Amino acid sequence: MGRGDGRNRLVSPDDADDTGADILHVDMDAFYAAVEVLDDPTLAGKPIIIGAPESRSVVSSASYEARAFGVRAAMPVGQALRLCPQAIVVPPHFDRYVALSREVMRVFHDITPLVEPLSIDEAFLDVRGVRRLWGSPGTIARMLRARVRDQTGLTCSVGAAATKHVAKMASTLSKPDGLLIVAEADTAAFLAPRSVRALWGVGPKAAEALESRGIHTVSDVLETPQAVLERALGAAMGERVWNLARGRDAREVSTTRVEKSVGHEETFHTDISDPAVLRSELRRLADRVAARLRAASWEAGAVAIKVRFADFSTVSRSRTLAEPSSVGQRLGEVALELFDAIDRRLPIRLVGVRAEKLRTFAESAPALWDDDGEWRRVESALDTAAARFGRGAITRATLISERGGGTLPSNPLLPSDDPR
DNA sequence: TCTGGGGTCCTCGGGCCG
DNA sequence: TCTGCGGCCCGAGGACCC
Repeated sequence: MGRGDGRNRLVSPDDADDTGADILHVDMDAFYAAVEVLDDPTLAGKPIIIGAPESRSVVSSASYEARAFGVRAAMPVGQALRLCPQAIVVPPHFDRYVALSREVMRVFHDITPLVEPLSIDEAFLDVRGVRRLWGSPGTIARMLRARVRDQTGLTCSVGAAATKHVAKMASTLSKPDGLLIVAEADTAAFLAPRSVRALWGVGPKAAEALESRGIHTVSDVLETPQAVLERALGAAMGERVWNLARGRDAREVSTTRVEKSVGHEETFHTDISDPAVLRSELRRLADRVAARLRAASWEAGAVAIKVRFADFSTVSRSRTLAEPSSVGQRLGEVALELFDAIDRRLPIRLVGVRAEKLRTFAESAPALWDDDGEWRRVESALDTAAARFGRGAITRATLISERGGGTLPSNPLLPSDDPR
């Protein structure tokens, strides 16, 4: 979601040069707030803040009317209300946002199959292959904006450029409800005056590190040797910034994304010291994570926990599992072992559980018979299923159900569909 | 003013191994 | 036998994004 408040908006004229600007970045305008206005038109034109009614909640999204008062996403709701006392606080309705997001993504897919969703409200589109069908990138972008508006009632902003990075910068500058096209040949001139903070991946810390060396704009970056950037930001980040400032960004629009972790965390209304309460919370979170793993036919290769203390200091601990698992009890056991090993001198405000090193059962299955370790995994699944259903009742179906779905390889050592 | 919840990626230090 | 070194993996922490 865009960060700006909509002032100093930059948009392209209808006859703008769009040569080589084949990558579109589409970003919905104040998405959550816009959906709320769609569902309750009496909110139109008013400063609204989307945030949970809890005491420790932060702003998820704000209408442009609220942003004009300095309200920003991630700001505590209390602080937002001090800046804008007349703001209307609306609790989030995530199901609605997901439903509208699907509609919007469908519009994108009607235009090109090369859609890379970045989050619930934004996506990259590669329109190189559909120019003969729809026209130039500028024409496509205007059509897309009109279709989104007609089919959902929502507005979006679009950046068109030769690379993902520049397209994203352009959409941000065009917000709200704008279109900014940066022809490939104009990339350097477009980038030069921008603040380093506008570069993707440069947040407050990196910006400070650069600015303390007198590097404030992209054009300053161009005059800085790569080695200096790498000293200031680290090797990977330094190289990336050096390239982005030159308009170099080789990343393609990718339609396949592989999840690497799933987790849940919870901030308590008031800080908690009682170990029994904390342990039961960790177990509950582990169960939720495990349920998601099973729904997706994944297994966790590692479990990580996060603990945030009353003073906001945060520690994390993780452990690689001897055998991948999607069983809540197993994930919970590991989470509690990790938790017990943490020195807890302060009350705790947040705990979280995350499953990492995800793999699908189908992915690990072909390796099942390669060595003894993989064989034990099947034995362990059989034992778990036997404990639950009784040894005589185990079939492939019960085993699959115990593993939370997926498929089982064809192998004589696994049970048949007849009870074993 | 008092900091959510979902993630990804990077760095750094330590241990292990050849 | 001891030591140094590079490569690799793991775990912890932090920055960043939406």
